[in-house]
Amino acid sequence: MPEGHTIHRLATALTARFGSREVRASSPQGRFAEQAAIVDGARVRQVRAHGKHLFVEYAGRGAPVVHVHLGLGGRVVVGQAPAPEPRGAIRLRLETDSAYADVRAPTVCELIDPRREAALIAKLGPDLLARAPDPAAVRRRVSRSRVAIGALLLDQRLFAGIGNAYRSELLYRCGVSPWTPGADLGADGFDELWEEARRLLADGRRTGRVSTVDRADLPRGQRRAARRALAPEDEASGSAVARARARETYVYKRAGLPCRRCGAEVQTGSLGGRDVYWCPTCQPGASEPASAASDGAVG
DNA sequence: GATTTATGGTAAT
DNA sequence: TTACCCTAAATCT
Repeated sequence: MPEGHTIHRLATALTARFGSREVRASSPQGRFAEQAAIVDGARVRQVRAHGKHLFVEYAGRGAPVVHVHLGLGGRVVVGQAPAPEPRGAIRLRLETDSAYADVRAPTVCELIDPRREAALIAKLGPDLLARAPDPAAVRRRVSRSRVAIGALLLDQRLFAGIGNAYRSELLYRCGVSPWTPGADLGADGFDELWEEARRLLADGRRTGRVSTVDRADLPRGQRRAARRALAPEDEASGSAVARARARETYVYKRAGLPCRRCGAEVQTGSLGGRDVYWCPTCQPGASEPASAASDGAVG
C-alpha cells in the first residue's frame, strides 16, 4: 500500500484528527501495549511524514514519538468514532471522542525520543514531498554512480518516498531505461527525473491513487475516473482490489501487455531486488544485462 | 484450508 | 544475493 504519497496523506489526515488533542492509545493486539500505555491520553502535537516513515509527535519538550513504518503489507485505517470492536491484529489504536486510527501489520512501530527521530530522518535522502527538497547532494552521488538508475531510485538514502510502482512509472514518463547507469543520465536527465518524481508523488498525495497516465493515453471510458480522487470507502478498505482499481499505469504490473503509446510489449525484470517494468521502445538505451541481474547498492 | 502476494527494509551470507 | 520479518486479502486446491 504505502509509498511516500500514502504516508503523507496519512500524516495530514491524522494531524487533522489528533493534532493538539489528548489521544487515547492502546494495543488491542498486545504487542505495543507497554509503549501505548506510556503515551495513552497524552497530547499529540502533530503527525509528520518523511518519505515512507510516519512520526506521531507528542507535545512537550523531549516528549516521546511513535515511529511507524508500514513496510509492504502494513496499513492504517482512519475512521469516525466510535471505533469498532477490534478484529484481527491491531498493533496500535489511537482514539478520541470523534475519531480513531488503527495501525495494522507495520514493519516498525516503536516509541522513540526526538533525538532518535532526527537521526532516522538524517539517514534518509530528501523527501520528494517536502516543500523544497534539495537535489544537489543526490545529483552528485547519482552522477558518480555506475549503478542502474532503477536501483538507485529505490534507495531511500537518496530518494525518500519513491517505491516500486513510482520508480517504473517515473522512468517510463522520462523515457529512461531502468538499466541506465546513474552517471549516464547527465545533469539534465537527473533534474527531469527529480521534478517528475515530485510531480507524480504530489499527484498521488492529492488523489490517493497511483495514476500516472496522461489523459490522452487512456481509453476514453477511463479518462474521467483516472483523475478523480480515490473514493473514501475504497481508501479505507485498503484491499488489493481497491488498490488495483485505483491504479492506472504505463508499465507497472503490465508485463506482456502492449505499451499504451507505442504498442510494444511491456518488459519486466528484477532490479534492486524488486520487479521492474519498462517499454523497450519508449525507454531506449541500456538494456537488461543478459547474465541474470546486476543489482547493487549505491556505488 | 493452504499458499501466494504486496506500492518495504534489514540482516545474514 | 537470499532469507526473513508482519499481516490481510486474494488465489490456489
